[in-house]
Amino acid sequence: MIEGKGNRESNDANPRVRFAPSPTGRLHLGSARTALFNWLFARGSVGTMVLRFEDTDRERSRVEYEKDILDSLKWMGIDWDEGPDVGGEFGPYRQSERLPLYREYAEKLYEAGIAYRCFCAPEEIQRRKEETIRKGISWRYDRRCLTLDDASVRRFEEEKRPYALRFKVPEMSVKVVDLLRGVVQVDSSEIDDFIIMRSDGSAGFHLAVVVDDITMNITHVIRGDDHLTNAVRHVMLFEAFGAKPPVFVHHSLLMGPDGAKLSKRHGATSVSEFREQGYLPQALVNYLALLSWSPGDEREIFTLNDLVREFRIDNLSASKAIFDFDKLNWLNRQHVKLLSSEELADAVIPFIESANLFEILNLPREKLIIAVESVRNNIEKLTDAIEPIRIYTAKPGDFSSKALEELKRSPDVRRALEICIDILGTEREADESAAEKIVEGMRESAALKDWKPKRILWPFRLAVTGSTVGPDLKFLIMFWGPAGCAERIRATLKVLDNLGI
RNA sequence: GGCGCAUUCGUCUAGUCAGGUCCAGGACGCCGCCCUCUCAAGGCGGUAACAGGGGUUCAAAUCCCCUAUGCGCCA
Repeated sequence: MIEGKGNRESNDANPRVRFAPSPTGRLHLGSARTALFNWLFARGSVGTMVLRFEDTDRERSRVEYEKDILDSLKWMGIDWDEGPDVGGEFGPYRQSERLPLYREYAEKLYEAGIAYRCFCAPEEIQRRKEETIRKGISWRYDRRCLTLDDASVRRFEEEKRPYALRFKVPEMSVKVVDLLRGVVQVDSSEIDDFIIMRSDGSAGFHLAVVVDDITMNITHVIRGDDHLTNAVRHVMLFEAFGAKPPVFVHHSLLMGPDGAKLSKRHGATSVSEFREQGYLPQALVNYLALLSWSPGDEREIFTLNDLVREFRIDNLSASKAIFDFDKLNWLNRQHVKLLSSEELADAVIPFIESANLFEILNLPREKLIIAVESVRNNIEKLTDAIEPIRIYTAKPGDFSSKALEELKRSPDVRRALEICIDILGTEREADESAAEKIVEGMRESAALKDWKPKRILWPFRLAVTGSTVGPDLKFLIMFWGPAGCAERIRATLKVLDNLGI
């Protein structure tokens, strides 16, 4: 055993957690869920959230992905106390900048005799591995270099043959303490001597992770279930460094509808894609939390603050979670309902912009808010607002062929429309209650003539909007104003004149 | 191939640790009805599950064992 820096200043009351993504792609939904669990756990107590980039794969790591990850987390409402952008006393927070540390720690193991040089060429290992597997035997490194004689070592050194450093796995029963799965025990004979420093001088994944978690004083490691068996290696390393292993939480993985790991072929997989498709961050976060977590009662709609208050990490379900777009859509709708008219308009505006709907964008703000509010019930994703809102760009007297058909077919259509004009009056503006009163007035006139309301209301909609579908009538009156609506109806009557109706 | 983890309606889950209150509750989806000027939204109702097999027990979704399947790691 080696004396390490494993003295944890923090404890369960002040946990230190980390989210450690690889910047090799946009923030994946599965990673976002891991980040959320870490964050909720930290914020639910007086904890510290650390962000660390595991960018040792220089080939595939990109700064633009780092930016996407940072932006996506912020968009979801997740923040961090230490990280590559904000710094902190345990930095640097990129693995690519921590190589000297890994070397130092690897060296300690080598000097203590619990790591050894392995001169086997990677291609040679690969060849032996394939051969072993072909025989149906499970592959484990054969420790050929553990027992090299001095002469061979000297020869290799003279040849300047590159070597990797392997961890000499001790004989022991390894216990991984996991909050969701209890104590997972594995006999170390199942584990082969893994590489801690590669022959190209870079650090092995397991070493880097453990050294970082030790030196960053991480108390709780919350990550995907795919690392559960890796945790066995990690625990051995922690102990080799004389450090106390953290508490582990290996949460279930996120799967696609077919049960395979959620990936591109299932559709959108990155947080930024969901953002572009018109999902609200509140809804996405709510949904991600609800996959695997439940408050124990029947509530389902949660804000971030609710979640911080109620979330318990040990309440997570241990079984896999299949991503269900339908439920996410429903939740998004629920969160759309919770927005004020102003908030909804602000959320939708970027999408109106990308649709180049300038006629809507250039509207006075109060009209724009009415327009957006009027299509609220048609919105599942924010992009859904675009089509219905186009109704407000219709020119008076323009009709869809279907609307014109309906108009022709309506009994006493001229009479009905004249009644509408009468009731609308000459006011230029109407607030909600005034608009409702006007619609009520139309109903009453219908009743007076012993007509069904439809005989007046339907022609009114058709005449004003030129369409058979659209928002509640009161919004039309609020948007164009009573006089404006009357004007549009007159335009319709002219069209009917020309058609001889 | 070895090892590990998991398994309640199609999906997410409650219930499992402390066995009876569960012929299993909620939600999404789907279906139907109601409301309704349209599309929606909303209201009401319906559909549907303890992976299989053995135990233990007066009693098991809950405890034990085996099998199967899925997923993961070694890769």
